[in-house]
Amino acid sequence: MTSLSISDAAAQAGVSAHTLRYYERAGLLDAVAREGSGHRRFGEADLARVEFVSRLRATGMPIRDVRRYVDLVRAGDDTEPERLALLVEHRERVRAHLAEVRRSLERIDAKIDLYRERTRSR
Amino acid sequence: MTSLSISDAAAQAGVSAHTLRYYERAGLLDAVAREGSGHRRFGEADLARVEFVSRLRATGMPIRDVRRYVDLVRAGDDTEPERLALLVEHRERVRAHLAEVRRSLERIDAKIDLYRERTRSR
DNA sequence: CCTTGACTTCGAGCGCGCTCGAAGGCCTAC
DNA sequence: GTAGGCCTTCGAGCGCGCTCGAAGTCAAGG
Repeated sequence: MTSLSISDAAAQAGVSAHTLRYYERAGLLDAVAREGSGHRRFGEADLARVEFVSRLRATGMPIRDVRRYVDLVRAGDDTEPERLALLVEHRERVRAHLAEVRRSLERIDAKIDLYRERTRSR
Repeated sequence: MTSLSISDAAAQAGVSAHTLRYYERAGLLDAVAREGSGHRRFGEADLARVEFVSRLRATGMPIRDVRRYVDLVRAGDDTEPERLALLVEHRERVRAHLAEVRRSLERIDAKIDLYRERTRSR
């Protein structure tokens, strides 16, 4: 069984140690185990959670919704349908957002093309 | 020559009138023409600017970078290469961000599949 | 004339998600 | 034994991008 210090866990997850402590305080992580010194040891389950929370955050899920999700996880197996619904809903929002960004990017592409043409003809 | 009130311009651009005033204050729009009453009239050039600024914002460009862009526009035609560079750079960042969101979404998809399977087998 | 409502300016306030700093504990190496 | 380094808690602070509210002006309709 492996476990990591907060700074190693942070490095692995690509977030800061400050952020990990914040996530724990905010209820996005279960209470992390401690050494005698009080230092956190991130076990595999903690790291998996941190990883998934990071994916939710990277796709723009607000902290409060992430908390709702992990509260469901803690509440036991029969909340799986609810978790599923929550994730599916989130996925739809993300897809819609991606589509909007792509559309906006097309307008920017067009402007880039315009500048390229004008630069070339001078 | 058409022109719109602030509320009509806001509706058309999909932002609030508050936001349009904020954008003008922040230097993202050129000073908008006024009626005798002091009310803004958004002309076609204003609307085109609002539209483009909205696309930059929708793709996550920070206000301060949008301002740098419009400052270049105001500075005249010979800043076009610089504007081009700015937009190209932004486009790369957006593409990288889109790629990361897609990767994160795949992890979420996997979790969704997992829940679906488990739901089915019960 | 009076109300209604859309507008004006200005500065303050807010929600989010960290981010930081102070003050202190503990371990290791020299 | 002391210096260095990594950790702890706690609460405050920050950067961003709006968002709002107060107080006032103006034009149109009844």
